[in-house]
Amino acid sequence: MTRDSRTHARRTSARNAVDVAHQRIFATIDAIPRGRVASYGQVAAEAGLAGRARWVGRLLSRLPAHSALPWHRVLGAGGRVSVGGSAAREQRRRLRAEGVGFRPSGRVDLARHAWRPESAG
DNA sequence: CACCTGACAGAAG
DNA sequence: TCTTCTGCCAGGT
Repeated sequence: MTRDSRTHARRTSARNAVDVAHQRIFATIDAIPRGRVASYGQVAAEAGLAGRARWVGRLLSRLPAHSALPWHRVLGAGGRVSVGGSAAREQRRRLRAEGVGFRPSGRVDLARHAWRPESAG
């Protein structure tokens, strides 16, 4: 094995590890039921990536325009819509369409809509 | 390596 | 309750 091929192998396995992490994040978001919401941090933790909330946000920010992923069910801490512009309107529209209520503050009512995977269940 | 940026989160004021 | 500051992590330049 040449030095270059080892370097390539190392980079490739690192990339695969990242891909696996991404898949876990996507799978977690896919698992959020209709009418429920989760925070970036919660998604990261569920995916086994505690402390990497920003990574989740980064991933969603790069999502293709017509992705089937229910990205709108992911919110900032405390139920805050964490995007701006048209994306924010689209997120609120989609959430309302599935029965998610907003408080006067503009935040989602987490007491009613927070996703609680496996909890009490 | 230094420095910046961001779909975050929590603490402070 | 809202704004600002800090800590954080991954990527980009």
